[in-house]
Parts: sequence; C-alpha cells; structure tokens
Amino acid sequence: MNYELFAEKMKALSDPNRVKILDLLSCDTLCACDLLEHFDFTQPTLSHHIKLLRDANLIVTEKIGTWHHYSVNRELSTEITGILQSVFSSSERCICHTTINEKEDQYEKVSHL
Amino acid sequence: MNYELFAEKMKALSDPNRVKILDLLSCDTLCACDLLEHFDFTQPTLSHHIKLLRDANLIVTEKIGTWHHYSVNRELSTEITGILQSVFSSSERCICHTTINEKEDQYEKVSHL
DNA sequence: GACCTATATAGATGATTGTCTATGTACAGT
DNA sequence: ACTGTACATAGACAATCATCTATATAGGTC
Repeated sequence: MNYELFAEKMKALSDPNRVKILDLLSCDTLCACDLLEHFDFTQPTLSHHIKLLRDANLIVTEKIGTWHHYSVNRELSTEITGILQSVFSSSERCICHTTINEKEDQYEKVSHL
Repeated sequence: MNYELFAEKMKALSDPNRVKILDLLSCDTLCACDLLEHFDFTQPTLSHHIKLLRDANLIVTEKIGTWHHYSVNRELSTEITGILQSVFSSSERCICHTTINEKEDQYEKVSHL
C-alpha cells in the first residue's frame, strides 16, 4: 500500500464540513447552491472544499449549462474501506513476518491505490 | 452521525506516518523503540504521533515496566468503516428524504460515535 | 542514591489549512 | 451587447500541524 496516497484520502475526510457534504451528496446529486444552504460559510469556502473532495476523487462533477452537479464516487468508498481494513488487520507483509531488511523494500513497492 | 467526531478519527489517519504506525502494529504489539526503527524522524515526533493515535482511540497502550506496548484497537476499525459506508450510501435522513426544515435538526441529533 | 534506558512534555519554527473578501470566468436570457 | 447567475480562483490571515532540540519523568540496575 502507498501510505501517502491513502493518507491524502483521509485528509480529504478530516474536515467535518467535507464529511457533511459527502453525506448530503450520498443520496442525491446536488449543485453548489443547494449544498451551500446547509452551511454557515461562504460560497468560495464551499468551492474550496469541493475542490479538495474532487482532487481526492471522492466526488465527481457533471457540468450542465451553468450548473455543476456533484455526486459521490461510491467506488472509492469501497476502495477506502478495503484499505482501512488491511491497515488494521495483519498481513504477510507485516513486520513480524519479515526481516528488518526485507520490510522497508516491501513497504515501498506494494501499492493498492 | 456526529461529523466532528468522525472527522477527528479521519484526521488521525491523515498522516502517512501514522498510517504506517497502525500497519506496523496491526500484526504485532510493539514498543516505541521498535517502531522508531522504521522512521526517519526523532523519538519525540514518534511520541507525538502515538499520542494523536491514542487520543483518537485507534491504538491502546499497555505499560510493562519501562516499556510501553502499543497495539491497534480493531473495534474502532470496524466502527469507522461502518460510518464511512453510511456516509457514502443514502439513508433516510438524507436531504432528499427530508424537508429543508427537518434536515438540520436531524443532522444535529443523530449520533453514531 | 547514582546512573541508564524508555517514553513523554515543553517550547520553537516553518508549512499547511480553513476561512474570508475581492475578482474572474462561463453560460443564459433579454 | 448587457445583465444576472453559478461557480472558480487569487491573495490574505489566523489557526493548526509536523517536526525539531532540550528537558522531564519513571522504572531498572548497580
């Protein structure tokens, strides 16, 4: 697994407002103006959060005329939960199964994302 | 769900070094000095990361004499993946199922953590 | 008690983050 | 073309973060 890439996804989820955005989008595709009604911050701040979520591939955007329709990327949800469980559960490449020298190599090479 | 609490767990996972710590601990209980061999930073920095992981309840500590033995809290892993999936999948309290006025109330009340 | 080892804490510092105001861009209707 | 609306970008700023050095604490050993 690539720790950097996974940590980036987690960072995108590390703000309560962004989690709320995902939760709001989980049921229905919404535009920015619809989302904004549920928050106290300004439109540029929402735009900033949406950019971070989009960069992390957690949401996808469809432009229709002036409106942008945002929806969650459910594939990434299953991918993230899978990686999370692999982090928390023991595996062959775990330290206790490798010598000190083998270990670092493996941590560099293996990549899930 | 409580967005704040969940985001805090995600923030604890948002650093690649902390993810690696969890992965290292996932197979075996380790002490700080064992963990430190796998990183380039100093002992106080490791201590800082461990504190954040412990505060988030992602790892537990058992003191035996001078040594501290750290291990992952697997219960929290399943809890987090469950919440993550509920964020990404639609539910009854989703915006499309509630009126504008009902909605904010529900987001305040419901709590999973 | 003196010393060593394992870990935590304190305080400093540069980098990153969340938010704001101001402005830009892109499309629609008149 | 002009105006309005939806969203993005730029730049500033205060707060938070990851890291460091220095020091403290706490448990062994002699």
